[in-house]
Amino acid sequence: MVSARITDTQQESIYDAIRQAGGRLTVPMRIVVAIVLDGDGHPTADDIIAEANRRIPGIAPSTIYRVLGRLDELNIIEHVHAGTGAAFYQLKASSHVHLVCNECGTIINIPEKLFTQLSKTIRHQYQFEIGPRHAAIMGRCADCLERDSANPDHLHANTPHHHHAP
Amino acid sequence: MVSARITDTQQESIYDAIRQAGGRLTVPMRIVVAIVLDGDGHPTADDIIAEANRRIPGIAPSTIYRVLGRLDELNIIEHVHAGTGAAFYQLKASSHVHLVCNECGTIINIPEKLFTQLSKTIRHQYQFEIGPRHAAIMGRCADCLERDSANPDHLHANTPHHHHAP
DNA sequence: ATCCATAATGCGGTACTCTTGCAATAGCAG
DNA sequence: CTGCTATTGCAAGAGTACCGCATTATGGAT
Repeated sequence: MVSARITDTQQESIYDAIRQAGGRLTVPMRIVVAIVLDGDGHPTADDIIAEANRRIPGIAPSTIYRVLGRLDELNIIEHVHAGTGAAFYQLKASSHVHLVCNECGTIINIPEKLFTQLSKTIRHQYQFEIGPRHAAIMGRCADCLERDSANPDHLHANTPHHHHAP
Repeated sequence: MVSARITDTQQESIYDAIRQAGGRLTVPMRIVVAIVLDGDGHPTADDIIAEANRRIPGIAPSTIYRVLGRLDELNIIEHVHAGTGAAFYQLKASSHVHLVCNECGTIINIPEKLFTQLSKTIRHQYQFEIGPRHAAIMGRCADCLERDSANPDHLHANTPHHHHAP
């Protein structure tokens, strides 16, 4: 545990933001905030649903989706699409760009800084403001590259396997 | 029409590739190949299903999905994920990277060349080979940027509206 | 401490996208 | 033409996400 102090502070400011927006600190809301705060992985909605019900059984999936939607609107969390399959969620505060392997689903975090040059080019040439955090950059990780070059059958960039790290 | 000659040549080499892989030139297969060959847009599977049935009624959706899957395996077409919603398909030969607006779904084609520097950096620093064609780069187009700055309510990067251009 | 307006829940159902099992059909090589 | 088998159509199902509605419970006001 890095620091319960910092997490608590974050939690408090998140609670404040919710209240100031007219929101209520319901049980599902508190649980979801806690999960995304102390989660070290990249939980999908299903992951969060499962973990929430592990902590307090009886929470409806639709409730989690709605809580996530509210947190998303409040710019507290954001969701990231990774090809086929479920989006995953994370704190906007600890935001970064994701590389996701098409084959094994491994997720690598990279700083958004790497995109400054590309962003500028695209902005000037196409009047388009990229938001590379909202969709992962797909590709192939080192392990899968190695495995594929050893057995280069058919490297289709399809249907990535699902990952899990809640 | 740019050139029926070139399209026919492409069609023949696609047919050859299918036959050489042990595949058969069925009616649905011919239709789907024709659609992706003379389509100028970015059709989703649903778009292709609709267009195929416009040309010859009675083709099952699952058949189209399977045909698309076979063409994908043969590296003739590829599908591109764009955040939430359906993937869209295109000829691998005319492949490029896509920018997709989170708000209006507008698709902009950009050359993959723009990614060479970023690809190199990521390959060296993270041993990860990005394939930016398999997932669109999300963001905001000029029109939506303008509209949003005029009315900067809540710019959530959520649930893009569906696009259509079959 | 209690009240109460309304934000939010749980439930069931729905929409969308894509996949699969299976019996029947139809390419295509010989 | 014939026969092997790739492929089809149909129906059902899986995965992800959303919605309407009656009911509950949060939090500010009393």
